Amino acid sequence: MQTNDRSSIFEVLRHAAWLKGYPDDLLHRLVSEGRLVRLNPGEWAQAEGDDRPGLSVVISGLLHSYCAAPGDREVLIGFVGPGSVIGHATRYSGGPRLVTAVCIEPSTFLELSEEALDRIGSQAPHIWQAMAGFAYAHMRSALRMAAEVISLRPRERIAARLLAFHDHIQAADRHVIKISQELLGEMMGLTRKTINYHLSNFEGAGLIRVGYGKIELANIRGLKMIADRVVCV
Amino acid sequence: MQTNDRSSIFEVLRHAAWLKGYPDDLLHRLVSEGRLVRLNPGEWAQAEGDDRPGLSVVISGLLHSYCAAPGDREVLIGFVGPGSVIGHATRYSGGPRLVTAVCIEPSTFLELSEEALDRIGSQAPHIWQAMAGFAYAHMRSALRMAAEVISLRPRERIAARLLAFHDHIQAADRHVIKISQELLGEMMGLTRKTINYHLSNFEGAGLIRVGYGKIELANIRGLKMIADRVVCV
DNA sequence: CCAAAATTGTCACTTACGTTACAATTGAAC
DNA sequence: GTTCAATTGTAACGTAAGTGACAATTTTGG
Repeated sequence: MQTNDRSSIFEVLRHAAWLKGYPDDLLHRLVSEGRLVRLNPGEWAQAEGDDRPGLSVVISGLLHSYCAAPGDREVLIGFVGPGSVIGHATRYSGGPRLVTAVCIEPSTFLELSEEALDRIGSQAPHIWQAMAGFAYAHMRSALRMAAEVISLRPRERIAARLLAFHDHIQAADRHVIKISQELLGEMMGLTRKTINYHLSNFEGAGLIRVGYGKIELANIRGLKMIADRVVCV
Repeated sequence: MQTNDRSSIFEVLRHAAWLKGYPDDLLHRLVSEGRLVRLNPGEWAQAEGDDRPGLSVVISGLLHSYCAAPGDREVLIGFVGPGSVIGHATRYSGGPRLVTAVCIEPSTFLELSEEALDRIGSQAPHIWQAMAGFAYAHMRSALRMAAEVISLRPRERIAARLLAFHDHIQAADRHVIKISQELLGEMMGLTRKTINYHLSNFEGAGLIRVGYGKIELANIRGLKMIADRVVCV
């Protein structure tokens, strides 16, 4: 299973958006310098004061990522799946821990210590370029989220976030979003009641179908129109 | 004035947080590969479809940065001053323009085209590391903003944002924030009325002093307590 | 010094979201 | 199959923020 692991790790890196276009050489170095780690549901991939300050690439599984807000609050920011990067070289953090990630499913990670990154960087400086790339990608989604919450009212916000999930999902059935209304509310700073009200509203308009722990998008364009406030119902 | 310009550019880079700790050699390359550009108030540092896809380092002046939200809305995200980076290599953008920056004061920039960055990178690969660094910094502030807006109610949010400004300002009088209540509201998704109400409230409690187009922070710890919701008034 | 513009202070009214609580479904474990 | 936990559906009520409008104040420019 050892070799199988190696090649499957390589395949995950190969399809990761932030490594697209970089030479195989870089990916091989990542695989050989990295350390494979397994975590079970409930475990933290990045605890505060963790002594594993490098990067972790998710190989398999699913995590929830939380961001610290003033007053010891934790805000659910999003989901982290295979190919995504969590953690950050401490040299960049410049302050207290930024996000924490909690395993939802049994997951495996490729851990890259700061030393490993330095070793890779001395041979293949592309690595820094790739890291700047995923930092940009993370910044994009964070900015998008902030802009949505600031400028959109709850109704438009819900539609926009559903579409953001839809854009993000790479799975076969992109139109089904598996999330409870409770979690959805937590992610956008709304109560379940408000989420439920608007979702029922959308369902009545034939835009979505609400299931048990899932939401099926039925009319993407209609949702876009809601999010863009083209229709003022 | 040519040489004076060069040395003053160097000084700005020297004090930029994202270049701290990198060798002078890198800074000199940035100065020599960059092109100095001047813009007047009202001009856009990054227009849509702009054919200057590299990076720009603000040397002097002040800009407002806006982020695009669904429905052709633009959200005021923050202020950009000397040392900050705007723009981003298009190879990282991966989609439509992320932010636009508008000059508020007459400003000068050091423009670095993608080709210039590649040239610098081939000699001094540190540049990519530095770029990853400021991408992280931007990601930090974007995440902080998103987390604030999602989890904090307006009262706490205003306090938190005032403190964020305070943390960000490097100027001599850090306790005076120059911004109108109108703009403040635009930045946090609240109306001027709501801002005004809470600011008056804070002033009554002796936490701040409200002036014409400015806010003076009088009690940082008190504001922190509000933001952390330690006090439930 | 005066006029125009920008900013702040304040009003009554409306709306939409939050709170709290409980019932009705659905899914999963045993 | 049966039980239990998780999730969704729904209600009445209070409240905080939005809307629109106008007066008072400070700054700016001639």
